[in-house]
Formats: sequence, C-alpha cells, structure tokens
Amino acid sequence: MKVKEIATAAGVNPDTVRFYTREGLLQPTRNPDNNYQQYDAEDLRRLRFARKARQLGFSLPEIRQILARADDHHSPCPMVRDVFQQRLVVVEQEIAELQQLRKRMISALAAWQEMPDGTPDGHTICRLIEHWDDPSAESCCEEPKHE
Amino acid sequence: MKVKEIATAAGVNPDTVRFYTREGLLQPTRNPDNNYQQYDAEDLRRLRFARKARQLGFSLPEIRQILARADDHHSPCPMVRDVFQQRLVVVEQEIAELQQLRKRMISALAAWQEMPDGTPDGHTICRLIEHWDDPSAESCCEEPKHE
DNA sequence: TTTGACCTGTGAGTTGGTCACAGGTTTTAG
DNA sequence: CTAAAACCTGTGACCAACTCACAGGTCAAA
Repeated sequence: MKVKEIATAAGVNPDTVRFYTREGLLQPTRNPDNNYQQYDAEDLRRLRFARKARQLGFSLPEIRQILARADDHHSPCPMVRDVFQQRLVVVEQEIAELQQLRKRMISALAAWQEMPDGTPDGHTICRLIEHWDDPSAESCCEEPKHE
Repeated sequence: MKVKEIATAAGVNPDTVRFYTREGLLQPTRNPDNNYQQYDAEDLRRLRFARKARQLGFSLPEIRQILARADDHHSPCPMVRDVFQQRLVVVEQEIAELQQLRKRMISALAAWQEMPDGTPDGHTICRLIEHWDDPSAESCCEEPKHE
C-alpha cells in the first residue's frame, strides 16, 4: 500500500500517515524502484490501533510505548489499563474546571445585564471584564504551588 | 516600572510581559539611557485586564481588538458581550464532548474487567483498545462535514 | 505526450506562553 | 573600588498533534 491507500483505508489524512511514520509508529519498507513507502496489513493494523488509542486520549509517546511492548511480545494491556485510568482522572478534572468556568461565565453574563457599557475613560477599559471577580485570584492568601 | 516590577505587580511571569509587549498588547516607552522598557500605570491596567480576559476565555487577538477599540475611545463592551457569549457556547460544547468521552471511557473500563490481557499475536496488539467500539466511526452512514 | 494525481523530504504554522542563551547594565556586598 | 549577583535586551527553540505549503520526482490515463 502507498501512503494515500493506507490513509484512505484508515480514514485519516495522508499527512498524518507521513507524520506517524516520521514519529516511528509505522515502519514501512521502501520500493527500491521509486523510493516510495510501502505499507502492509500490519501497518494498517497499527495505524487503526493508534487512531483508536488517540480517541481514547492516549498520547503519541504512550502509543509508541504500547506498540513497542507489543513488538517485544509482551502484553501491553496492563499498561493500557493503567494509563487509561489516569487519563480518566484527567478528563474528569478538565470537566470540573470547564464547568466551573461555565458557571462563572453565566453569572458574569447575568451581572452584565445590569451594567452600563461606558466609554473607556483612561481608568477602565471595559467594566464588564475589570469588575468580574476572579475566583482564582490570590487576594486573601497565597496558595503554595505544588510542583 | 521595569519588566520584573510590572510582572510582579500583575502576578505573571516576566517573560509573559515581554511576550505581550512583542504581541503589541503593551506599548511601553524606552529609557534612552539603557534601552530598558518603561511601563506605567496604564500598562499595568492593560496587563491586568488582559489576564482577566484570558481567564474568561478570550484569545490574545480578541484582547488586542478590545484594547484597540478602547484606545479609539469606543466602548468595547458590546463586542465583549458578543465574543463572550460565543465563548460560552464553545465551552459548553467542550464540556459535552468531554462528558461523552468520559462515558465511553467508563464503559470501556467496565468492559475490560471481563477481557483477558492476551499476548500480542501479530493479529491484535491490545484487544482492550482494538475491541473498543468507536462511536464516531462512520460505519453506517457518513455525516456531512459542516465546514 | 501532456496533463493531473500522486509520491518524496523539509520546513513552517497553529496557541500561549516558557525557557535558554549571549551579551549589556545596574545594584549590592565585601 | 571591584566583583558577583540580579536584572535587562533580543532572538530563537520548545511544547502537541497534526496540517499545509513547497519544490521536485514518478506514474497513470487521455
């Protein structure tokens, strides 16, 4: 299979195939006649696998690791379960943060209903934003950075 | 004020101040003696404003636009309201997508409880991922891309 | 044979910063 | 007074995961 063929078969952009090849996720052979990349059924499996894993939230380095383990005839599944559970935690954190943001946005919008527009006077730019009170501002106490 | 001073006053990294200056959000003057950037109270207001706006989800180009409008003595507020409502829609979409992903992850984890690990056999890499059924796959009907 | 569709590698762009580097300046301590 | 520390300057690379553009080579159909 040539680049466009495997890309079509997996439903991805040919550039993604080239990118994954550069990244070492796929190891096609070369056609010595024209120097074209030659992909086989195994590569297609790997590509489809990689795409599914991406949709599940795995990063490319993680996928590369999983594939490497599989190449060594080890089961990558325990690792997959592990990384996957960590990903779930991250996803849930992201959801919580976005929901908080959404709450703040909605209450800001409500508060803005009652605020006049006002022309910038050199002291304020836009009251709407400047008078939005920021829940993450450390106005009362600095929280230690945990890094 | 010098870079570090305004950065400290606004609670940001000095490199962020330099970055915003490069991006044209801040327009400090120069000290001709040593070529240092000189920020004033107005710059500090703009910087604080920009940070608040970032937390509300505005992009740097949007912030630049708002500041430019304010510099022209127009009220940026109607635009702010407009962009803000659009942002709210995007945030809500992101939440919905993440919640869908979370659902899929949880049901995948449940399904994986009953699946054996299996050593890669050349046909499958990791059953856990390969046998995860992808809700966004166009197996039955292609949906038109709305772009 | 000449289009047009495909292939190649390389490099840039996306977002919002952060960090590194090399060299100049200012402040502080000994 | 001098030397080191802390700051300043601009430029450029880096992060993720692609996507797109470019210039030049290859191959199929009309």
